[in-house]
Amino acid sequence: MATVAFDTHDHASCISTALSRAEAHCDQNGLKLTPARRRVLEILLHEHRAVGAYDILEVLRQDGLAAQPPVAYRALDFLVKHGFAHKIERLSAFVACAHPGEKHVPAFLICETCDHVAEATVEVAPKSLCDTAKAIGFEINRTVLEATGLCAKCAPAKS
Amino acid sequence: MATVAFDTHDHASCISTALSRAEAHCDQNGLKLTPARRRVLEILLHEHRAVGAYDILEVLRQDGLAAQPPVAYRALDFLVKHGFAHKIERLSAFVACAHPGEKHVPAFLICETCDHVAEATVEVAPKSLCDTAKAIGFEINRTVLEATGLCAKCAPAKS
DNA sequence: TACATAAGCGCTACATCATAACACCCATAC
DNA sequence: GTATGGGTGTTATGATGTAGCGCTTATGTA
Ligand SMILES: [Zn+2]
Ligand SMILES: [Zn+2]
Ligand SMILES: [Zn+2]
Ligand SMILES: [Zn+2]
Repeated sequence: MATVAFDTHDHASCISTALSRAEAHCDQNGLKLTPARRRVLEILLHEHRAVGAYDILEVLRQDGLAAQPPVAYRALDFLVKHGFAHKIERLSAFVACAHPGEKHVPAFLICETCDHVAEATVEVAPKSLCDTAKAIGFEINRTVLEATGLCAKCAPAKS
Repeated sequence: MATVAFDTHDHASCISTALSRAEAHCDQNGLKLTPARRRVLEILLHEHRAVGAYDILEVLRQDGLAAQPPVAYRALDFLVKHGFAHKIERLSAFVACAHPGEKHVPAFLICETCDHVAEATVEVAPKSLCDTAKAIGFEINRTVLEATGLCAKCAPAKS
């Protein structure tokens, strides 16, 4: 279950399961999965891919919902803050978390051609990084790993 | 914009050494370290922290040099492409490479308060990431690790 | 009930980051 | 010479992200 993005799978149930789990987690922790937040999560889940904030706005607009930038950014902030999504810094885009609820160092395999994103699990930050941090008195809060390259679909097309 | 250079090293020679090495590397590889590129590298070396493209432009402007955005971005593209600098995606900013010429996975410890950046060495991408990549046929080109937190100077102020 | 407080939302306006595209210069190569 | 290609200077524009205001709604308190 390390990754889902490049596999074939039952995507409809993959989405509904993730939504249910998010709802449950919010209920249990006094968080509000408002319609806007829920819809943005749904959009992210629909693609297993990095989606830009303005792409999300485009979808919301088609739904007839409010679609000014802060709408998307506020929902995304909520989702990222509570672990339902991650920001892919290299793409200035967002992706639904593949391991919500589990403590993990997010690690992404980002296809340079099609922007598909696979999320791998890395249990802890590499030792050499932690050693350096300790040596200089740096206190790590959050670690992200981003690898770029070519996915199985796109690699052949490049050769 | 205080200069937060390390107190613990000879920063002037740290800069000039890095510049000399960059010059030598360019000579040996048929690359042109033009005045603009050299000056931008110098600016990055001067701070041991992430510097935004528009901050660099501001310095160039004070030097009386051309200072439209493409000037900075083109120089930065060159420096990043040839390993003299890295882009810190989380900050949309740039930092001189601390290990030029050595093959390495760049790994950064980024202070959330003062933007100070320490570059650690990670020899290879974590095994679990490589395993996932192999399992799904993903071909990794480039891996970057960004850890955010508080540096030794800023951690006490937060507690 | 009445009221205070806080969170969320809709919106305008703006700030920040990055690139497209074109004209010009100049070195090297045929 | 003159074609080619890299680097530069410039204008204009695109893409990404935020501050802040007024409004509504949920929730706690008396
Ligand atoms: Zn799915
Ligand atoms: Zn791909
Ligand atoms: Zn130094
Ligand atoms: Zn700091």
